[in-house]
Amino acid sequence: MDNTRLADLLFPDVVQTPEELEEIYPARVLPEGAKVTRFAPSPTGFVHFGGLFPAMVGERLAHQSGGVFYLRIEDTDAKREVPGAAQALVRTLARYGVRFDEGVTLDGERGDYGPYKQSMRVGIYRVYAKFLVRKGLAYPCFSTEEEIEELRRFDKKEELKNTDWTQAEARRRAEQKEAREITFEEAKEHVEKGEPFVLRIRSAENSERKVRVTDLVRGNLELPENDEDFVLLKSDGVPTYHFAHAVDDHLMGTTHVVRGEEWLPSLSKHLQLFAYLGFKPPKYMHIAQIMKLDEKGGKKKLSKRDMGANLDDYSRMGYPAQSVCEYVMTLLNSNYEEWRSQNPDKPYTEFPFSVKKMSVSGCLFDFDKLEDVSRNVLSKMRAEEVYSLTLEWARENDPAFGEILAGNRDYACAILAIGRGGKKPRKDYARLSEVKDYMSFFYDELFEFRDGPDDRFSKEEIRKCLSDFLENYDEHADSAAWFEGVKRISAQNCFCPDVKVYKENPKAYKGHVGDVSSFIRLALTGRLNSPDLYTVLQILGKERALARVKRYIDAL
RNA sequence: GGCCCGUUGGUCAAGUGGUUAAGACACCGCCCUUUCACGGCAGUAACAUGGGUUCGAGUCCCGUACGGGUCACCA
Repeated sequence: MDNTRLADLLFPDVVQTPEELEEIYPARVLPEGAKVTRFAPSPTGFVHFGGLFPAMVGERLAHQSGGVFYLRIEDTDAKREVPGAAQALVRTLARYGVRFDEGVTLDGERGDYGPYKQSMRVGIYRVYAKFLVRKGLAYPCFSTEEEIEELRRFDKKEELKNTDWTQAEARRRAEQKEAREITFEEAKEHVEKGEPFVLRIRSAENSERKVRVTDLVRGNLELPENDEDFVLLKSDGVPTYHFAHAVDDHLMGTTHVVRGEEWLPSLSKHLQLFAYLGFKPPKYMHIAQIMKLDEKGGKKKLSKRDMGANLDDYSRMGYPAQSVCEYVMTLLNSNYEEWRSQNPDKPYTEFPFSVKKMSVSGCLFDFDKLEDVSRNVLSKMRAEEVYSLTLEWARENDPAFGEILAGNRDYACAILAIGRGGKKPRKDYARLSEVKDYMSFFYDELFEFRDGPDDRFSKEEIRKCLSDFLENYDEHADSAAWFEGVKRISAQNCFCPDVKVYKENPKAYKGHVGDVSSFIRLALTGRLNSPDLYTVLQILGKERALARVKRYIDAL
């Protein structure tokens, strides 16, 4: 049989058979309904924000069903690989709580279906490559230089004219037709000369026929059958995405393939491959991509160089990983927010994630929404949590502030505890990078006068009020008594102790108790706005507080 | 250009033939309040478009427009 001879010619070193591989990688034994999913990035740089979507979906689907979620590194393109990217990727994902059961980890690999790096699996792909050649479903293509040169035109990203498209298509078909008629003798000649080749699939050659698939998020699809003899093995012997996907996901027992919708157009290729290889195809879900607004107001795919594309940017900007995950969940499942409002304190992993609730169309990234979500997430944390997150952030991005925080943990936690814990917690910041600004006035080394006094009041009036405040200061007074004291001082100085009364007849007073409070506030915090003054006073402590007021009086 | 996918307020969206077309973010106003931050109440604002089918269409069908994706020895 010619095909067998061709297979041996092309892959003389391959002795294993697909059957033997099936034995090495038997079907997984899992409970009914358990899903096996994977995250399969290529190590070409940072983790893309959009990459978090399929990662979280895969993780949820697997772990919610008692299945397996694994990490596979798709490093089949040596040219694009960035050293260390895989490690960084694992680290970043870990920070976002994406937990893998199997696959590549920081120290080696875990799991029985490895290797989980595609570059380590070349031997496996070649077994199936040989199988396909023997079946007459794949053939070698000893391509010429000019062919590659012509393909390069697509790389230039020029707007291709209609005629270009048709020409390119016609040429492709002609070349394909010629290439697939290669005889054993011709192949042998090339091989003996040591020429490299790519292995191409022998496609169905009939795009009139339709294949039906059900995509779990997009429903029933009807795609033209693949008629393109796409490359299975590149000339360096490494598989393309398509081939590796079919082989790996079959061997690794993936039940659900979760990936971005940019893969939808090549789905028919994959279906064809699974059929040729005799594999049962997995279930697919192609999820919508995240978009951004371009200058003209149109939607655009969030691309690599965009602000917010790199997941690590969010850490740098000070968004806690938890906030980002929370935001992603709201985009992933439309009923998530409702669930959240009913279950304010549960981890998102308890949310019954549903594929049916996934959106089909790509959504616009909304920083306002992220801010709001993050504000809520942060407001629900305990002070100690916020402290350690802020400290972690500061050590990376603002070491001086980190020093200050680390200098007195209890003090910092007391500050962060202000207005925290009740049903209606304060929401002063959405990002860890805002915390410094929020709490800076508590530290002498960060203190600054940000606001000036209202010019309705004379320095003399302010000084008088503050002097009275100093004289009457009672460190043992409780909150109510303390404010009574402020009211008294107000009355003594012609400031109405009751705002309502003041408003009825403003002319009768210099101002009201709120104005007097603002004098104290300014002296204490350097600003016109702050959390509850009594609490601030408690945390600052008598000594520091009084010193500030004195200094302020002197400065006036 | 071919193929594929999509289109409900500014954004995310609920909605599966009969609704006053939810809700969240943003915006605006008011209330609460010694400032701020919360919280409460109200408001502005949407079914891309044209044809069908039907007693009745945001929901079903067809066309059009618009948006997105894809067409590599990249994933």
